[in-house]
Amino acid sequence: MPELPEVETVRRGLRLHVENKTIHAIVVRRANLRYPLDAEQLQARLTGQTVQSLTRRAKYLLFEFQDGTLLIHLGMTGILRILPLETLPQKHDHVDFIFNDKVMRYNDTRRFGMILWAGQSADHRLLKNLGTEPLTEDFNPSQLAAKLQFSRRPIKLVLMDQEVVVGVGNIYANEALYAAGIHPEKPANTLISSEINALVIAVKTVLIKAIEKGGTSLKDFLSVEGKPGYFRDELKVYGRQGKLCDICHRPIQKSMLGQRATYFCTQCQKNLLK
DNA sequence: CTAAGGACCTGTCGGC
DNA sequence: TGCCGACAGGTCCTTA
Repeated sequence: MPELPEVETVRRGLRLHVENKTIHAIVVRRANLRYPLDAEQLQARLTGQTVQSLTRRAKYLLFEFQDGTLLIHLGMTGILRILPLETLPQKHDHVDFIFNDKVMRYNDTRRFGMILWAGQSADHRLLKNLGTEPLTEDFNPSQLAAKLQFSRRPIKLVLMDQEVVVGVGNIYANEALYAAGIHPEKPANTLISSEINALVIAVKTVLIKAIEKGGTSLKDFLSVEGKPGYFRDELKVYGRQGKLCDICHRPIQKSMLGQRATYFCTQCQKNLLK
């Protein structure tokens, strides 16, 4: 599910409900997420502790406490919602963080998500190798060019590599490459400077627009309030094989690249120089 | 070192 | 209607 726009949507929705609020209890109904949860450790660490801030790094949510940081990654199907205390748990509701008058409930059908205590370390092993945040000044043509020049991998795979630039997953990689007019299979080190410029702008633009729409809901994703994201209506290529390109009116193609569905327009993204 | 593929898990959909 | 394989927003780990 969640790429940067969805995680950011969740963060914005949660902030008012959790910042400066104290955790009274934690209930773990199912511990085997991506990494097994240590319920007793979580309870010991967090009961009575106050969330000082909720930030985001890449696709991780960082709940900052006095003694350290709780990381939550939503994997493919993770959902965090704020609910009245008396709400009965439903299928795949694995963990409750109980606040004074609300519960923050973690639901995850496929259990690829992570909930883990990261201690003090900003250089936790899962965070320390992450690449550039795309919505900062640090993500710019010269730094991207430096990362592309030694890789012959298809540009789409490099764009989805969280050690290069973070937050871009399969939906937004497809959309950004379409917006930039670059073929997904073009080797990274063959992009010319005008293409790199266009790609940087496309990534930023697509992500910002998606955040404005509350992310993209294909099937599972819901905001904290339980609402879907409406960027789905804005998708130009993702999931649109056979439909006509907005620009040239030729059919959108679908292929597999690195085991992931890849959508593109052969006319508008034809600069495939191998 | 880089790159490719499998693994993790559940649900849904299309084809036969 | 039922069964079976393919596929789904991610990322870690193993293998080449």
